[in-house]
Amino acid sequence: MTVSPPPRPAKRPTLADVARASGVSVALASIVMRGAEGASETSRQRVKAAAAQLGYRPDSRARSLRSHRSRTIGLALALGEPLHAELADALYAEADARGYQLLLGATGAHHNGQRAMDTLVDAGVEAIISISSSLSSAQLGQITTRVPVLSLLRRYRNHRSVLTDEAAGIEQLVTHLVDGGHHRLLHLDGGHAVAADQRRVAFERAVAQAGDAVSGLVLPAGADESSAATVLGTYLTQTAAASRATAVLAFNDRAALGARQAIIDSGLHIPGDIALTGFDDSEFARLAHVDLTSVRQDVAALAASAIAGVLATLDPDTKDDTSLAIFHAPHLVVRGSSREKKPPHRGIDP
Amino acid sequence: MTVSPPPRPAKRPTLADVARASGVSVALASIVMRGAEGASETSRQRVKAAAAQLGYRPDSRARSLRSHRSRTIGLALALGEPLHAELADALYAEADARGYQLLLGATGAHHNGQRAMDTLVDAGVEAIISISSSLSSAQLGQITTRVPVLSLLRRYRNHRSVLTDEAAGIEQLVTHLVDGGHHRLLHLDGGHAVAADQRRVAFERAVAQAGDAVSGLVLPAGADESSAATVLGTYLTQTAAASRATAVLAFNDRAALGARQAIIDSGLHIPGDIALTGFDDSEFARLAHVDLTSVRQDVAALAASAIAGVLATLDPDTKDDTSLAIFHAPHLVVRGSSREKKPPHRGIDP
DNA sequence: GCACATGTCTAGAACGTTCTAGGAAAGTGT
DNA sequence: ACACTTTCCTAGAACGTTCTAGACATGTGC
Repeated sequence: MTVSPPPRPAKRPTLADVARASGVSVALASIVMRGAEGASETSRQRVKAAAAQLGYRPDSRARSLRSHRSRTIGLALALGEPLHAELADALYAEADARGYQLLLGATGAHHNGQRAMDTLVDAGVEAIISISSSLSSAQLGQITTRVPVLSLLRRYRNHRSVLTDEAAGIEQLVTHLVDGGHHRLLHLDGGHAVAADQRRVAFERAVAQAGDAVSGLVLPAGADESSAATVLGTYLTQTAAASRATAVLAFNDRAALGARQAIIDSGLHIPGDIALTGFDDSEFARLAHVDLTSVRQDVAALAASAIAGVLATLDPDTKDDTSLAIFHAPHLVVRGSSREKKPPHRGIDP
Repeated sequence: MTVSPPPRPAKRPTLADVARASGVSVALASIVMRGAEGASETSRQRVKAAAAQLGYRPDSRARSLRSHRSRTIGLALALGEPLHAELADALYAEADARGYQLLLGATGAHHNGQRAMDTLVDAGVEAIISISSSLSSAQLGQITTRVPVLSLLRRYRNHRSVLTDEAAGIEQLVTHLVDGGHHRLLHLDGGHAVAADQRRVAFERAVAQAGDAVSGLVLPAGADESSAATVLGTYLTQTAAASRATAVLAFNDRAALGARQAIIDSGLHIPGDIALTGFDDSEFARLAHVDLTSVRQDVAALAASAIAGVLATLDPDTKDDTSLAIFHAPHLVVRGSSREKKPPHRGIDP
């Protein structure tokens, strides 16, 4: 069997080609292609037909060079974070609906956030949405002189931010657990992770508000499986069963997975001996075998707000929405890992 | 405390500004900025100083519009895939070392691969690397008429591909398990995932080559946690202990995680009752509590080959490397989930 | 019939860069 | 002094698009 070599990239058709093919001026072809008004229906059809026939695609470099409008938004995120992936998906949908394209830049071990942003700016994005940015406020300010930036999931005092109301999520968890008869709660802290401080503080406040009968303990851990497993494992072996916490609130789902392992390894049962909750409602929290109670961030709403917020700064027409921070309430997703002991059979996810 | 409003993006300095500030022509400033020859050392210094002072950054849209060189490579990948994240990281490092930038496009539920590619092409990338592309050969051919495309992890007959030798990995796994005394092997198939067919076929061949004493069973599952958990769970409850497989080869690490859950929930122990292996050696495979034997794809080598391959098609200077497919050998990483039963204590990772 | 608005179209400048072609100045060999 | 090369520099076109300004019909009110 013969294998044909990869074809050589051919010259891409230009607006001039389309204009020539349809017998109109370049300017008119331009009007038609960007759907502006000022062209008759008949020429509109002819130009579009010619464009389709030639396989014409407008060159966004030239377009944005001239018009300062690329209809492209940059998205800076961390690869490998499930929540970021979910958000990106929702952002794509939202941007799409408004006729915008998304261009991604990743932050990671071999490429810091600054570089990612620069690449996006160079590529001509009109604005940038940065998820859980790792940049300092000063760095972000630097970039803002080039292009508007909106921070998603992380709050910056001087920049537009779209956020989840972490405290509300924690409160819902605590209420749910206390209602379920738990009086000794344990929070595995997220360490240096972005929302860790807020969740810890919210936990402490929620416990205080739950009354004297309820006590709360915070153990410093981290945002991933291993530290949570280690910390909780140590706690469980060193604490007498009588004074042990009956419910564990892990910083997020990944930490909860580690905690789950530690609990099982200690010979304890979930939720019979200890209830367990996570945060983020990742894909694996929903697995039948993990069945983890978690807090679902409102991904669709966050994405919609982010896109809307960015477009508002771009479009001077829109009412001047000066809101710097927009919070979205998350909602509790109760699953088997925290159900009350009374009903013996497993429930069904809503 | 007063909060300053986000600063308005200012006009970005242009090459003309730099030229004016340093008292030379735009053309000369251009020569200096791109490091071309034909400028004296003194003017080189003056221009560079002025550029630095103004905070000038070349506009890559204009640059690539004129020169057809953006020094940018597009990368199409699936978000949320740990291996893709690892590869992206390595690709960033590699591209960086050669003075290229990376621009990402994601494929996902709300945005197909075609759109992602189009966005990248519109943005002016010189070439595209597509990881585990979901595109048909015809679609890829279509894009290749615009810009060279290299497929990473998935093979296309008519296009440059950089691949892992899947069969070699599976063979290593089977050999390792058979050496460990396992005679009944079970492979959880990856369903429609990209490399699923190759891994299944390689499994069947390796089992056949292992002799009559060794038998292999293939169960259709999928590339993620849930299907693997369900399929294996059903198998374990329906199969008598005596005839049960003693080792499970999951399609990849994610599937292995699901399989692991099913095994534990069935009251069985790893590796005592059943050995378990994954594929990809993701971050979580290395976690102390998961401790999963896996096959590590040579991420660094794959990334280096991909970048080199792409640049070779771009640069006519390079020797005409007509190799359409480059394979890299993966290597086995043995961990606790498949260790022989004899030594009771846990080993240490190499 | 005039003035004016409206609808459709086009020429040519502009965006910020690179490239081509060539000019000016200085050195080199005879 | 001449022809020639080399080094450094610059004007102006070009890339593919959008934008501005205006041309040319055609209609509309009076």
